[in-house]
Amino acid sequence: MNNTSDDFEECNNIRLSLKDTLTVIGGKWKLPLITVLLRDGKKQFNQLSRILGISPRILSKELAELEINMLIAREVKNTKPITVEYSVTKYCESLVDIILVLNDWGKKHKEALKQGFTEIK
Amino acid sequence: MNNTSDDFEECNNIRLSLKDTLTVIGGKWKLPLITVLLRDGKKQFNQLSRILGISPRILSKELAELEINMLIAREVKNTKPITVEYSVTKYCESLVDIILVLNDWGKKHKEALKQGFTEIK
DNA sequence: CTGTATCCGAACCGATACTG
DNA sequence: CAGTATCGGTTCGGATACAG
Repeated sequence: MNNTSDDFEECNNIRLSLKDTLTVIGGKWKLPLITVLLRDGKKQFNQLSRILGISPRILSKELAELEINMLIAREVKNTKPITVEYSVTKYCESLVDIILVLNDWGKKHKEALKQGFTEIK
Repeated sequence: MNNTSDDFEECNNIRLSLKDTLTVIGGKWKLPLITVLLRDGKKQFNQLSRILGISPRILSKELAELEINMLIAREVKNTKPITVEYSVTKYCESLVDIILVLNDWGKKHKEALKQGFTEIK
């Protein structure tokens, strides 16, 4: 068997999967959008725009990408004028682990940095 | 108690921590660098450049940022000419969970997308 | 209200030559 | 070998006006 080659393959697969995940949830607004919708439920386009302070052009693009990845659902309501409600999908809950782990690491890292700096003194 | 305000605060904290984490491990090269060093151990500057196909300017910048965040260690060897060895720190192992979770989600998501598309048919 | 079109600046990343 | 300097291209995100 050629373990060297297998390892090379496996390593590339990991890199590819990591990259895939980051293109889905990375960038400036994807996770903020998801967390808001996870916590507060359905929101309209302009509500999201105001809550996050995100301009309509970007918001539209981000929502479209999240919808393609089945993470949020878009529902047009028969109001006057027409409104649209966005919400997380059931599938989106598969991201909760990721969000918790990233959030946790971020908080601990801030402490770790402080520790690191005081140790230097 | 003002739960609305507390929730608002808490939500902002989460967004901040998520952002912090992504600025540390996000971007095109941070995780690839870490995974290579995690798997294969110490590597020299030019080795990393060749393995990942990353240009020296970017590599230098990424390594510096990872070092600031205590994720990799830089060791200058007394060789002729001088060489430098990069390796992951003990602290870097705190990222293993994140890497596994992101990798896992990426793989499953690829399957989920296929499923989603066939269901539409 | 929900987006789209246009324009713009900033950030990110790459190639290459070069220095110590 | 390890990195820096310079330049240039591409992507990203923001402001604003406007259309449906």
